[in-house]
Amino acid sequence: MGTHERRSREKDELRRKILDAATRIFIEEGYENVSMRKIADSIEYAPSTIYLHFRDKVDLVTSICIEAFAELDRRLDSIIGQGLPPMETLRLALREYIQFGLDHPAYYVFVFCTPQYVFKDIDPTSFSNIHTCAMGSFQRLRTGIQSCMTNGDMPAGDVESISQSIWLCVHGVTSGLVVDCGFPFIDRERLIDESLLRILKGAA
Amino acid sequence: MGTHERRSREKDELRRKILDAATRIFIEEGYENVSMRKIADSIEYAPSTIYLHFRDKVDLVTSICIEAFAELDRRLDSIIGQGLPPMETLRLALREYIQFGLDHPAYYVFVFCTPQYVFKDIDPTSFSNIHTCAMGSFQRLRTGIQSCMTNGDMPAGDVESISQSIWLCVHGVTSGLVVDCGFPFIDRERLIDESLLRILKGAA
Amino acid sequence: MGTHERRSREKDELRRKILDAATRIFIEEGYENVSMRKIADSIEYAPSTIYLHFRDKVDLVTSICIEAFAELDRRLDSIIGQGLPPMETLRLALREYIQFGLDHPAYYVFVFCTPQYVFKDIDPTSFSNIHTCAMGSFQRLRTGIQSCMTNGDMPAGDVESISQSIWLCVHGVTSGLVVDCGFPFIDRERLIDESLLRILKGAA
Amino acid sequence: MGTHERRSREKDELRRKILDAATRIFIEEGYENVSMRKIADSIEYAPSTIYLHFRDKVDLVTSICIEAFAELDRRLDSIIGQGLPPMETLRLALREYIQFGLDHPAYYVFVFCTPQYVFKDIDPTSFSNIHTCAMGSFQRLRTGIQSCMTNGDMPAGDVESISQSIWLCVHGVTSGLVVDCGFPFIDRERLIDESLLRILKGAA
DNA sequence: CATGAATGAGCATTCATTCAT
DNA sequence: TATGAATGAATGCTCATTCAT
Repeated sequence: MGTHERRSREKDELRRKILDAATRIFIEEGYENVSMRKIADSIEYAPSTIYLHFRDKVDLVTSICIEAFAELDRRLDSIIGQGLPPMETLRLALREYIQFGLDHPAYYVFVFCTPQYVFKDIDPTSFSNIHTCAMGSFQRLRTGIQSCMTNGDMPAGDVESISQSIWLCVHGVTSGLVVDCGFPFIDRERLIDESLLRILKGAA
Repeated sequence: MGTHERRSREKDELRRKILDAATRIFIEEGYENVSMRKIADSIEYAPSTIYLHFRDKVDLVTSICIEAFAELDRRLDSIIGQGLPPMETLRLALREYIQFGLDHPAYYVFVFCTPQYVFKDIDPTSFSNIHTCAMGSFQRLRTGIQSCMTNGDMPAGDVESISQSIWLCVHGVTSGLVVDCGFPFIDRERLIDESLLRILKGAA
Repeated sequence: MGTHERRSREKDELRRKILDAATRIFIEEGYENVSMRKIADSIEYAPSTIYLHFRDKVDLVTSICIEAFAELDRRLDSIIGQGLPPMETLRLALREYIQFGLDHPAYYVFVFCTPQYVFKDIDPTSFSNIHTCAMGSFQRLRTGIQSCMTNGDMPAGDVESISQSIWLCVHGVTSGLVVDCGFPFIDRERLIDESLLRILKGAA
Repeated sequence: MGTHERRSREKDELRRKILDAATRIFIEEGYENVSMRKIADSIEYAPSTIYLHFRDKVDLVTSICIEAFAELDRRLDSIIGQGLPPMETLRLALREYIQFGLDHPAYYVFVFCTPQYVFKDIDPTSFSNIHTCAMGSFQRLRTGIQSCMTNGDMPAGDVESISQSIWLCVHGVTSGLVVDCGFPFIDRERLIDESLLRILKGAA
């Protein structure tokens, strides 16, 4: 029946609306300022309505993050799929990673810059989903580095150690710029590019 | 005069007490779990008393951070003062920076990993103080790199760009480990050392 | 016609299903923890469906209680029907009454230990039904006592007064044990038996 | 200082006011309908103010009950202190116990007729205070019965068993009348007196 | 007949802050 | 200087119920 379909579509639309509203608040005011009431108010629904679509606040935020990671992976895969030389692919992918953080500061901060104690009263299984996603993204980095080694662009070595080093450095660039703690950075585009070159040089 | 002095001293002592208590909670439970009442209870004063010494919660936390930076600078200066070769000094100083973050995760996260919007309703002058301190620490990095160049350990180049790159990377190592977002890092000591070597190699 | 009958039967069956599910929750978790959603979830229907079969929560609970009383009456009648001597019948019936309470604490508490104000916004006719049932059970007690008098086991007297006294005492034993307010009772079996003997002795 | 005293007095008065308001709601609407907001509204204070005087809802309700029991004990002691013959003292005390229940139905129901699961998420130590009080009252019953035995008014026997039996019966009279489940009791005064006589006869 | 969507009122509790004293 | 009393706004969440379909 058309009725059934329309209902289902409307339900999806409201879920989307909630997600978007939450994301906006999340981005503008940070995790600790996302409240069910604020979300509800901003979409002009009753707070309890949100609970028809998300088990609880964590479920909601988790869903946002999972979506964010899916996008990150999509972006990375799109670059990986271009069949460029390994080193070039790696560089572009890392650049894209940084860009993703700059495009979605709230997601990035939430997932990578939020200390554990903020989530102290949260059921840990809720996070395993997020971590699973994060590991998927990291796996792409590992693979890329392995390719560079295989291709002779990097000396053979401990893939895990190098991957983690590189991720930490790239994460530093991303989070440093995202958080923007008031530091007078030089031109960001240039800073990113030069930092990336140095990071890759350090690994080679 | 004696009366006046004693009063002033007592006032300072209470301020100190508040700072210490707040710092302890801050470190143990993180910024979002520092409550004025908790602080007051722990020093057995009334919550309102705190307001006689600090304008508000942020002023209090800001003061803590400024002290934290002072310690960071003390640690760095202690290494710089040893008169070791420039590269060795640089490496040790960066290692000390990371250690400082690991030793004081709450400070580190608060100062370097907390996005601006958390402080949205905060008087901006409070922050300029923190930034002034942060710039002091960063200046030490700049100087160290300049020394390496002068000494021929690093090719001449844009000191500012290299300094910022290095800081971002070292910050990545520090914040990545401090925040501990559930990632299965390899042995941390090793990861830190190898990362540092790669970072320095990338800059050379 | 067959259609009509089947529908009617199906309707009854769902009503039955709701009642059973509600009863289970009622018994396991008590009146205040029975929620329409819990019931609906447990039978895999929508909450709103329940309202097609019961006016509201109280109507539902009332129906449960009426069924409970029917069981109590069945139990009592089974004993009465054994044709034992009047006093023995009376004693066994009172024992059975207590057992009923212990077996169905939620029913018992709900019907006999719940003060009126809990039901403040409830249509009074719902209760008259329960009371009608309760009076049916009580009538069996009256009859039993009358039999004892007729048989010379008890001195003639005001049947109503004695019946009410006995019920109050037996109710005390039942509710005291059912509610279990933390009191360190002696062995319950013994306490019940000895209490019953004393109650009957007091009436004789 | 007068200031200090006045403040202290005012604090006590507000505590009293909260207690009274809560008690009124408690009596009129039952435990499950006592809410911090309702109490606050009824005395025209902010809900949070209540927390300056009571740790939480349980602490508040517990305080009410403890006060109630203190009154029960006062009443019992006043009778015991009259130096009447043991049996007469016992009868009057039991009569007073019943009267206490009738005078304070909410307390009585809360303490003696509320099943455990209502308090399922409550720290059990909070209740130990109430139980301690309740045991104090019960001890008076034990002592009274012992006196009757010593005085030859009752045959020697298991004091504990008899005490518990008597309490259960008297509790039945009290709770039966207090809860008032719609039963058409005969004249209550008479019912109480005759029941008491039968209870005592049954124990003798 | 049954449902899915939505609501509005309600809950206990915590917090930073103010202010008269 | 320090305090105690009080507040108002906020938090996540649950519930019985309604109603258009």
